Amino acid sequence: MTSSFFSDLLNSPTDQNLKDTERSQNHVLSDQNRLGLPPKFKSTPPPSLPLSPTPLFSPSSYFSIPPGFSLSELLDSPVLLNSSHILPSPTTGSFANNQGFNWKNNYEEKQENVKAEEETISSSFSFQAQPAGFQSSNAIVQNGWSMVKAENSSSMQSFTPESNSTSEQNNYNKSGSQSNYNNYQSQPQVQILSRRSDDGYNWRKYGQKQVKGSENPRSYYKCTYPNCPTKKKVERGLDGQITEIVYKGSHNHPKPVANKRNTNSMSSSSLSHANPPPSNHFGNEIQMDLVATPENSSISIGDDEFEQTSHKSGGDHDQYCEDEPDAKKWRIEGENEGISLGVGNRTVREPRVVVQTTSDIDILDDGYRWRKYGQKVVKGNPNPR
DNA sequence: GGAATTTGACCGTTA
DNA sequence: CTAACGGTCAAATTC
Repeated sequence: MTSSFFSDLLNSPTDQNLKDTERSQNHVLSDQNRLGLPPKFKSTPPPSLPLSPTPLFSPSSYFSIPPGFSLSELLDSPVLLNSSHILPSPTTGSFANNQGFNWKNNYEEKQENVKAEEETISSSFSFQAQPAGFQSSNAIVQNGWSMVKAENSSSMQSFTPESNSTSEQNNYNKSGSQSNYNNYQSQPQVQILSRRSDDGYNWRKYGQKQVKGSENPRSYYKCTYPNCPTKKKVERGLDGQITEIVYKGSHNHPKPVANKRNTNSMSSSSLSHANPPPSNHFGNEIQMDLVATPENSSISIGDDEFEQTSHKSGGDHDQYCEDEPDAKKWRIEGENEGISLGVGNRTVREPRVVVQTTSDIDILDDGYRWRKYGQKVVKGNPNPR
């Protein structure tokens, strides 16, 4: 299901023009997602809503997925932990410590890897997921940008860079939460790679800027492949750790050859069960952006994982895309929002997934149908509500 | 010397 | 209408 729904996203028009790309859908952010709805609310999505013209596809299918990033993976992300197990605090957005992992410990371990990670943010995080949980993760799809915020997470740390399954296991084991670990294993895992060497693509930095609301400088990168419209924004903390990555557009080319590619984690094996091998990732101009804020986490947005999503009903998708306000909106939902308890704050950040759409009626991942009746910027929260 | 990065200016959007 | 903000450009600098 998830894969199909993402595939829809992939069908967006492939316009080489970035402007157009940026104009892609304007997604309405679902607060529930970020704040963490009551388990009950999310945990029991309707089996399938007949509401959508294309029942098989969730409206969310309108969301685009970042290059190389599989939506299904996203949905499966660990951040989407089963609410029954982990519930983010509605107020703080952070998870209770008693969750499955020992976040703090993981984080500390992670710190050791920070340096290396800086250049090879190959760290990978994998999350387990449940569709309904999508909202609670750090992944955000907005304005044609999809952002997966894997904020540092401590939550992500268990996934050490370069790491992989083994390290993940180790981390979990250390956390001492066996039960959680078991849960983790039982869930589909997703890894996301980010950054040049990590995601397998080559990037050229074309700008850096200090943005308001974040003490971290934001760097702008373009894919160096000729005519590839893909861009990404990276925010780094003072210590050099990446706090957030946002992808824009999709690669219209195959991933550069592997030698550079993140050999670690994202290996197909890890994703394999969650996502069938994609056949053709590029080619679809993907309107999605993915943001990841992993510290150690790796965000891999490789096309590989991502492609299969393309089968779908293009028409509807386009429809929504049209609404999209002009781009220049890498702006993702709040940088500081919720999850991140503070820059540099290594405390727990909850992964989250936020989806924004411009349509009046949205059917989000949770399977429910939502009608937007207003939008407002709330003081103290950079993100529109 | 070429490629990549840095950095201030410019421009479009938004409030 | 204007100022603020964020994204991009491109010259200068560094590697």
